[in-house]
Amino acid sequence: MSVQERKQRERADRERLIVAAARELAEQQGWDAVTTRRLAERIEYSQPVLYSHFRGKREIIGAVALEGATEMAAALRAATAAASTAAGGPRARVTALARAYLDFAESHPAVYDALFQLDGGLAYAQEDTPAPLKDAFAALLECLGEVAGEGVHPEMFTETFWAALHGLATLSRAGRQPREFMEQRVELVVDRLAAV
Amino acid sequence: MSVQERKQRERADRERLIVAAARELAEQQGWDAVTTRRLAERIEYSQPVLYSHFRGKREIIGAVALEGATEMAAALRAATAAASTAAGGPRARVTALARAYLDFAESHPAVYDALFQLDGGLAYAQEDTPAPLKDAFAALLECLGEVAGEGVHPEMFTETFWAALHGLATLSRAGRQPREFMEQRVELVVDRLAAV
DNA sequence: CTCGATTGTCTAGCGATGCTAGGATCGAAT
DNA sequence: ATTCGATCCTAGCATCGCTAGACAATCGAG
Repeated sequence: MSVQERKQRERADRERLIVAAARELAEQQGWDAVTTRRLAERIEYSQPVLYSHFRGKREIIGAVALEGATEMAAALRAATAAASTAAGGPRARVTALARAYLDFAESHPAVYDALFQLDGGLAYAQEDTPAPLKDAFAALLECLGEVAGEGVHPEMFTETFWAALHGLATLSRAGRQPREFMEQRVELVVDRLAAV
Repeated sequence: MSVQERKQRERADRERLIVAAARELAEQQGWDAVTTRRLAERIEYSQPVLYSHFRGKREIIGAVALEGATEMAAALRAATAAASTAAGGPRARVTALARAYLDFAESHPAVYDALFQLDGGLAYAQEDTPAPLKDAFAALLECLGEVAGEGVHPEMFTETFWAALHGLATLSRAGRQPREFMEQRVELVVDRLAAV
């Protein structure tokens, strides 16, 4: 049985290699540059190998998205935790969360696109939503739930706050809003939306 | 000179035809279905004709975006005006604006994509930004400027409010947020963000 | 009215895309 | 040693955005 196990392990390794290569290529040159041919070349296999792991390019995007969701959740939790121990109130935590979210979007644009801009074939906001996505939302909810305000549904509040952050992230990154007032916009969102 | 004028008129007509066909095709089957071949077939000309009017597909998207910006500005102004005459205060006007914005995004997804999701090669938030885009932002500003609150820069406030709407529009349309609480999210954004 | 020149349009084709069929090759099991 | 199944690659398909070059229609000068 050891032979089969080795093969499975090698297969899993190669799958991770594909996802890592796709992500790296996307971060370097954008998702448009992630073609199946280039990707195959980077992993030093032929094109059809990709299709023995994934249905197609869309599923590769989805895999990068799932990986990214886990990292984003960790980044958000780390930021809020740091703001908590730094003797900040809920207000400081929410600010830290917002900044961490926007920083992540800014510094990992390809991952952010895979998550929220492109179609990775993933289910969002449903029962069959993959765990990493649910967890990323949970990370938002953990911090934002406590500032939803009286009688305001925490999930709904989190969705709204998230939408505001998403709008800021995408519009500024696409050059549709000037970057210079970004910090003020973030503060405005936190000040007004959060009930503190 | 009449002959040249006629030719110019026909050329302008055909350009409008291209833009209209692109928009129609995009609304019907999404922008992915808008290929230069299909577009050429719809206008009953060959492919290269498109390139005598536009540099490429990107510019066609840009043209649809500009057309859409004018319509969006009109829709937003109509909504706020209606809310004004209906004896509503600033609060009612802002709510009407938000609903009109989201309605537009929902009912003209292809135009909304051309404006804010795809690359139409247009300059945003700059001096050389095309007038229709500036005007659409102005339509937002006219309504939102009066609820920015004390000491808050109206433009910056408008950008922030717009980002929130954009986030709601895109996330719900991509199925990343459930549609059922949409109305509550809009009210939350209006209630909290606007200083009334 | 005739005849180059210009303008306008089309056919055909280029390189690249995502994806797949079919053959070759390699290793495990008999 | 030989079969047989899994694994992988070469080659190719249809389609994409875009363009070169041929062809026809139109215009202005003689």
